[in-house]
Amino acid sequence: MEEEIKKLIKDALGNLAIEVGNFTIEHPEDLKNGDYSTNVALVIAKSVERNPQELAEKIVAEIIRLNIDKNIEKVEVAGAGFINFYLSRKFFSGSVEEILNIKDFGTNKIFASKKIMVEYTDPNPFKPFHIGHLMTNAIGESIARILEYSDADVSRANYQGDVGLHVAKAFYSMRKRGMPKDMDAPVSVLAQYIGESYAKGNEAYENDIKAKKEIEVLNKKIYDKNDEEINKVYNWGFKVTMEAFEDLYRILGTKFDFYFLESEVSLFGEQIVKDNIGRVFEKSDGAVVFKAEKHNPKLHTRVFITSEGLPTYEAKELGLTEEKFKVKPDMDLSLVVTANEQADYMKVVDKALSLIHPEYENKMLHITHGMMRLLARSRATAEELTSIKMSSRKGNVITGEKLIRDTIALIVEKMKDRSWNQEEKNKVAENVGVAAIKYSILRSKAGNDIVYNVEESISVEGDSGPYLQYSFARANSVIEKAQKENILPDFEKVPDEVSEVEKLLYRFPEVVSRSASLYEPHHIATYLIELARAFNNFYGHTLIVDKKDITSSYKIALTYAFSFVMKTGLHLLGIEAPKRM
RNA sequence: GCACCCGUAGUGAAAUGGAUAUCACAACAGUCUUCGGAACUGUCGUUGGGGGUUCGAAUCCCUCCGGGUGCACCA
Repeated sequence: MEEEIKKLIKDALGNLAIEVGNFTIEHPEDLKNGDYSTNVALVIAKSVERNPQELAEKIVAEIIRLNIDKNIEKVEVAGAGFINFYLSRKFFSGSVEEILNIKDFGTNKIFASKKIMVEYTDPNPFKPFHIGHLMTNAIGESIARILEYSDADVSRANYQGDVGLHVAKAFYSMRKRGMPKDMDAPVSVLAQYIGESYAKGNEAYENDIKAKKEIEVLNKKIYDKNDEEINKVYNWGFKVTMEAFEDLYRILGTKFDFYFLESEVSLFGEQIVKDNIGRVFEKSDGAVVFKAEKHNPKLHTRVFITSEGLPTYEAKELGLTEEKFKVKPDMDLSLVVTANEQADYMKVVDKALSLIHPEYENKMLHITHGMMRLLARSRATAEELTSIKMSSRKGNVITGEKLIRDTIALIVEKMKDRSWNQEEKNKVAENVGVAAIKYSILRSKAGNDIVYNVEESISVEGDSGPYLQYSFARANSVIEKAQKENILPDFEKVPDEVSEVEKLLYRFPEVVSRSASLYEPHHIATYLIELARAFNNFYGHTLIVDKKDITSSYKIALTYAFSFVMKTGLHLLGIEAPKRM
C-alpha cells in the first residue's frame, strides 16, 4: 500500500510539473490522523517558494482527480501541511483476509539468502548461569528469530570459557567442601553445588593469600592435564554444568547449532597474533600488544599475549572469529551479543582483525546490552530501589537460573486452582514465567539498563509478557466458542466501523522489517502491547460470537487474524503462546 | 584525565527530523461482569540546563550538569 501511495504522489507531482523531492511516507502516530501521511508539501514548499498548506491543497486535489483506487477513502490536508490518507473499509477487510490466507504473513526478504551467525548467551562451565546470560540469551534468540523471518540463513552459536582461573577456584572449594552426597541428583542441583563452590573459591582467592597460592597451583595442574584424579573431576564438572545449561536452553527456547570452547580457539588465536607481529602487533614490555590508537584515536592499546606468553581474551577472540568463518563458509555477517562494558575492547579486536582480514571488516557486528537491576517490590520508592550488579564473582547474587525457577514457581502458585493435569500446568507455568522475564528484557532498547520487577512482570496487568499471552488465550477461547456454534470466518458482511485492531494488524510485516534491519527486537514488543490493548478493547465492547449478528463471521475472522499475528509476534520475541493459561 | 553509552510524568518504558510527545504501573474516579475480571473507561502528570541547525528537534551539532562503562598483561 505504501508503494501505491508513493506512486500516486509522484504522479500527482508530475502532473503539476513539480520536481519530486525527498519526501517520506509514514504512519501518523495518532490513528485519528489517518493511516498514512506524507510530508511532501512541507519538503518542497521552500524550493518553490509557496505556502505549504496551499501547495498541499493543490496536490490533494490532483491526487483526488487521479485516484480511482478503492483502497483509499479520503485524502486531506492537516496541520502545517501534512497530507493524510485514510484507507477504506475494503482495504481493511481485504487485509484481514490476506492474513488468514498467506501462510508466512509477517516475513520479509531483507536478508534473503544471507548467511548470518549469531553468538549469544556464553555462560562458562564451572560458573553459575547469571542474569547477564539471561539478558544476552533473550536478546540473541529474538534477533536470531527475527532474522529468520527476514529470510536469512541463521545459525546460533555459543562461546564458553572452559579453561582458566575460574575452574581452579571452583575446584579449590569443592575439595574443601567435599563432593555432593548424592552424585545422582538432578544436574541442576549438582550445577548449583559447583556454582556455589566457584563463588566461595573466588572469595577465598581474594581474601586469603594462602588460598590464592593453592588455587594458582591447582590451576596449573588442571591446565597440564597430567593428574588422573583432577581430570576425572574436571570431566564430571564440565558435563554437569553443560547439561544444566542445556536444561535452561530448553526452558528458554534456544537450540544452538555451534558450541565454541575457549580451549579450542586459544592456540589458534595465539598463532594468528604471532603470525602478525610486525604487521599488526608489536612487542612492548615483554608482551605482544596492538596499538589500536595508531589507526583510530578513539581506540586504545590492548595486550594480546602476556609477558608470560599466554594468550589473552583478545587473542582468543581472534581465533574464535576465524573459526566461525571456517565452520560457516561464505558467511555474510557474524553477530555477537554481549554486555555494554565489552563494547570498547571489541572495537579494538575488530580493528586488529580487519587489518589481518580486510574482507571481514564489514562482516562483524556487536550488539551490546545493559544491565538488569532487580526490584523486589512493586511499591518500592526510589530509595528502596536496590541496584544489584550482576556479577557471579561476589557472593549472594541471584543467579539467572534462580530467577527463572522462582518466577515459574510464582506462576504455579497463581495457577493452583486450575483443574488441569499437572503436566500441562507445569508447561504453561514455564511458558508464562519465561514470557514474564523475556518481555521485561525485550520491551526496552537493548543498550539500556533494565529494571526487573518480579511482581509487575507476572501481574499481567498492562505492560507484561503474560498480558500478551492472556490476550492470545482469550482470543483462542472466542475461536473455540465460534467453532462450537458453527460460525465460520467470512469477509462478506463487515461492520461499518473499522476497529483499531484492523488498523494495526496490516502493519505487522513493516514492524518485523524494521526490527530486522535495525537488529532491535523492542519494536515488536511495543507493537504487540499496542495490538493486545486494541484487541482487549474490541473484545470488551463487542460481542464477537453472536448468531443473531450477520457481521459475527467477520469478527471471528478478525479474531483469527489477531491470534495469528500475536502468536507470530510472541514467537519472534522467543515467547510461547499457550492456548489457555 | 581521555574515550564511549545514557538522561523523557512519582516509577518503568516508546517515538523513521514531523502534527496536541505515546504506552503501562502507581494514585484518584467509574463501568460492566452469561465469548476467560488476569478485563474495560476516564482523570492526573513528562523531554536535565543553555545555545545552534531546520519550515519543523526528545531526536542532529556545540556547551554545561548528572549517571554508567572502558582505558596494558583478568575474562
